Amino acid sequence: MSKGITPQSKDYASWYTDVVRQAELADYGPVKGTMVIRPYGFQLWDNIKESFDKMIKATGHVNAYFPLFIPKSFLAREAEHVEGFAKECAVVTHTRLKVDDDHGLVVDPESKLKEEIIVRPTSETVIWSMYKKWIQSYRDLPILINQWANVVRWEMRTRLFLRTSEFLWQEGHTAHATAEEAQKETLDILELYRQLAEDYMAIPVITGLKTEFEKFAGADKSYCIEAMMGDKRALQAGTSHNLGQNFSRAFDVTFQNKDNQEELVYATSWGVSTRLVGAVIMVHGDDKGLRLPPKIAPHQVVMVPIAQNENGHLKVREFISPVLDEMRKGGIRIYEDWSDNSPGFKFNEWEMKGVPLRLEVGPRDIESGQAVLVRRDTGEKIILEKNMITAQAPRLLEEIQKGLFEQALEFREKNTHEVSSYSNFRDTIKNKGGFIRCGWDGAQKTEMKIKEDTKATIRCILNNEDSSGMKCVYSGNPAKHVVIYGKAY
RNA sequence: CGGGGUGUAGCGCAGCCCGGUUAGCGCGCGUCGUUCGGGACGACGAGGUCGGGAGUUCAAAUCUCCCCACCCCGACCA
Repeated sequence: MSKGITPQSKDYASWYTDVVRQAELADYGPVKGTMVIRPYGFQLWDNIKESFDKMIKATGHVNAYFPLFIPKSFLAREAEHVEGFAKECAVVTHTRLKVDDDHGLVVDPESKLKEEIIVRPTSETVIWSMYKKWIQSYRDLPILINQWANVVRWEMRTRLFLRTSEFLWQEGHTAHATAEEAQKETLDILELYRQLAEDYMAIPVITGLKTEFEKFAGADKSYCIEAMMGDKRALQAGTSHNLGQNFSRAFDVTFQNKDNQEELVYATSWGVSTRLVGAVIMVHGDDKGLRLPPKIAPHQVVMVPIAQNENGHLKVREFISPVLDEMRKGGIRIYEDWSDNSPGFKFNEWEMKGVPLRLEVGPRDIESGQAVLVRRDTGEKIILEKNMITAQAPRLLEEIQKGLFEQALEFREKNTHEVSSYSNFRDTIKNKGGFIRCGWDGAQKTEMKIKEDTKATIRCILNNEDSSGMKCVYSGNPAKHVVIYGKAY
């Protein structure tokens, strides 16, 4: 058991907070609900970000930046959209402060804005106001823009990385000439999200469609990737929306097609946020702390010298430096911990921080021309001849990457249940938790009733799953869709 | 916004009932020395508007009142 980390089995929420803080991923900001992402946490986010940035650039997308401030009136243009976000917008009403003799620093009432400005909760509205200027002809399409930005959603109850008032994300906003093309874009991005989650973050995800109730405000259709956390709850890890013509209609964005006819533009938007960091923590973490997938880990290998004195340090350095240099040339990210802490302290520290591989080098190793590698995922100790390390380390990192994915997948499968009746459904949600895969009649009434009864929601409608012959778990009517139910974050 | 609680060193707390030395303890931090293969030890040391304001009193961390902040539990969300 790690010092200062509440065991998962005792209190999962405390475990999560302990890990985030002790591993120095993040800290609370001075304003309630805000978060400081510390360097170690930011490197993790940066690696995720870089991975995805390469993926979208390879598929023809480009980055741009739109302003943080949005005229209040923009939000109101799209009815569903305003409904979805109005309750959580930060509003700028004044532009300056002044020093008051009695009350100190106060808002200067003279500086009140004629039109209030909102801080973006998402950027559809500003972006489409600009697209109106940029799009005239089908020759201007498609526009495939992404931005990396911060957004603000004033949340009541917040949790580090999972739900904070301000968070970092990417938001892609594309404009297309046809509905088919927009739909293809929506699904292509969903596939990129699946790859990001599974191939880089080692998080198995279920892809599917959101119900009308759960979808993004302003979208025709929302697709998502959903993952199961270590406490068997569901986390929406990314969403890709087909916005249809909702925003082009709201902002009057039309183009002339090849037949010289005016048409409304088709839109998509899609995003993943720093919430992904929360997912990595909760999918892979254990009672010792983080377990990071090598592909996104800030340090893939940590070298811990074991030495009595200055001279001992020198010997370790002399012995292992050529090996480390070779490994670095091979593209491995290595951290050398020469700090004054004891080796035992360092072992625990770096395990808490989730470094996939530890390389121990001490006098006994130097004498016998070898070193010890320890896997974070399994705890296995591997003694290798010095000249084997460079070749073996990348192979071990790959194994760890694969192993973490497989463990998470196995966990999800073990906790995904089939049920025979609604009472069985309720019992399963209450006592076992996890996901339930079952039929749904497609009625919102059913969805709401189940939510009221059990707090479980439809995480997604499975694409391409045949529901013929299946019955709705609640109503007994023929099922329209196969869905995944679960309690969500 | 409704119910419950907490503010004392960087962090976690004791002291408060029953006012009275120089406000303590653990962790952490600094210097020095010994250590170092699973969270080392010793010596010395730094660090406080006791959340803020007013009141009672010879005397307030302690009693009274007001204010402020934060945390936990119930209706939204990536």
